[in-house]
Amino acid sequence: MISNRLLETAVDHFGQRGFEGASTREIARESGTAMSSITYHFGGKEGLYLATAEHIAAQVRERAGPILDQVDATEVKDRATATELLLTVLDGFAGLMLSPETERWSRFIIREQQCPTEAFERLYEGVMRRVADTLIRLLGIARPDFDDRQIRGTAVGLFGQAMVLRAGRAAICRVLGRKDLDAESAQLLRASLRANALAILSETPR
Amino acid sequence: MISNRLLETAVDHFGQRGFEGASTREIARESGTAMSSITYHFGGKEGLYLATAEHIAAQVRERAGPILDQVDATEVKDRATATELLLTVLDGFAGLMLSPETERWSRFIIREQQCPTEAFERLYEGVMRRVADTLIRLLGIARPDFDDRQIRGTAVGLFGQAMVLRAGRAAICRVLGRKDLDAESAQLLRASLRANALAILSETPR
DNA sequence: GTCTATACTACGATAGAC
DNA sequence: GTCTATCGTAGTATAGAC
Repeated sequence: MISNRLLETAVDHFGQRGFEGASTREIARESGTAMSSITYHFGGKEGLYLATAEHIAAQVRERAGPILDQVDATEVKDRATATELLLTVLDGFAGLMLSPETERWSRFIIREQQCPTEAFERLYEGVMRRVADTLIRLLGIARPDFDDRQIRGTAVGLFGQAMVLRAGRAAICRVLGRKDLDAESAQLLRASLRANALAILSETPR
Repeated sequence: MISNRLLETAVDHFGQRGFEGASTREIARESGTAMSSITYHFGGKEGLYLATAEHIAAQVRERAGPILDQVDATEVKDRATATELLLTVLDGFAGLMLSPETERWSRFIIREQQCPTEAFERLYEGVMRRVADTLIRLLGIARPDFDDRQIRGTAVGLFGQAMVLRAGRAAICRVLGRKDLDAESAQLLRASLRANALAILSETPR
């Protein structure tokens, strides 16, 4: 399917060079087709861009869905269960941030976070909202002493610790003294995230 | 000074549209000069890009310097002092991430983290390395039970909680149900970050 | 130092053959 | 559906006037 090849190539080009920097000619050439195919399939450059956002959302959904389904299927009544599930979700998210295939997606997503367009809407509604809702629901049970605002503020911090694994990747490599994140570094970062999250979640209400 | 106006305009254009997406013509026009001024002052588009990175590093250094100087001037011997200083540095960093003026810089920096070029080198050596070193030094005192790797892994998490305030801004606004981060939201996020960090730092060694 | 003028390349959109 | 050809616009670099 040529339209799928175009989308895959577009993920890389838009992610690395941005909307204005990417060239439809180049995307088409690298996909082994003519530029006018983009017009035919997506109506133009902007249509391809929006379709790329939805393509990414669908792939992230596919990867994150099972674990979220598992959480939704579990009846969570006590702090311990909520904490354990929350750690699982966070670790799954960290694993996603550390897996090589998400590098291409995250470049696109992080770009959209800085200068949101209609594409961010598709990303958020397509997958991010569900992740956020799950985090917030579990956090409300794990920290019954928090009001809704505190829950959301804390969720941002937990989320940030996983997101930085992609958003701050270049700096992390420097700090760890590695050229890339090898398996040992990945394990260290996941363990640290788990320990940090556990400390945050199990803090005794004052 | 026309070269300074060019740099200021370049921060916005490169940050919002990326290296390839930005136009030297437009940058020059918005700076009130001719495009060939860029050639004269910076040798071309790429020279302007690298100079922009150094310009940003210098401005961040100016903002973060005083607080780092204060830490370096303090003799830190016990966990309590290290913890308090660490919380101060983190809150200062969060304040920076929340202040409007850093929006322009952070777009550029986050872009460089995704696809690092020579410009990232200038950013890291220009300001990031010193922040990281300070965080790691304090963390080593606040958590004497950690080895060097654990310190660095934990520092990434602490850093991430502040960085997400910029890198994940669009998503945070959704989660908090705001169009922008108002003063009340900013205060909430800083308080949550402080509470999270405190939980992480004061965890009893097992 | 800053400008105008120009050379050359690449862009996105579109029309029309097949 | 996919291609080629072409149009108008905009990109960077550079030479040379002032």
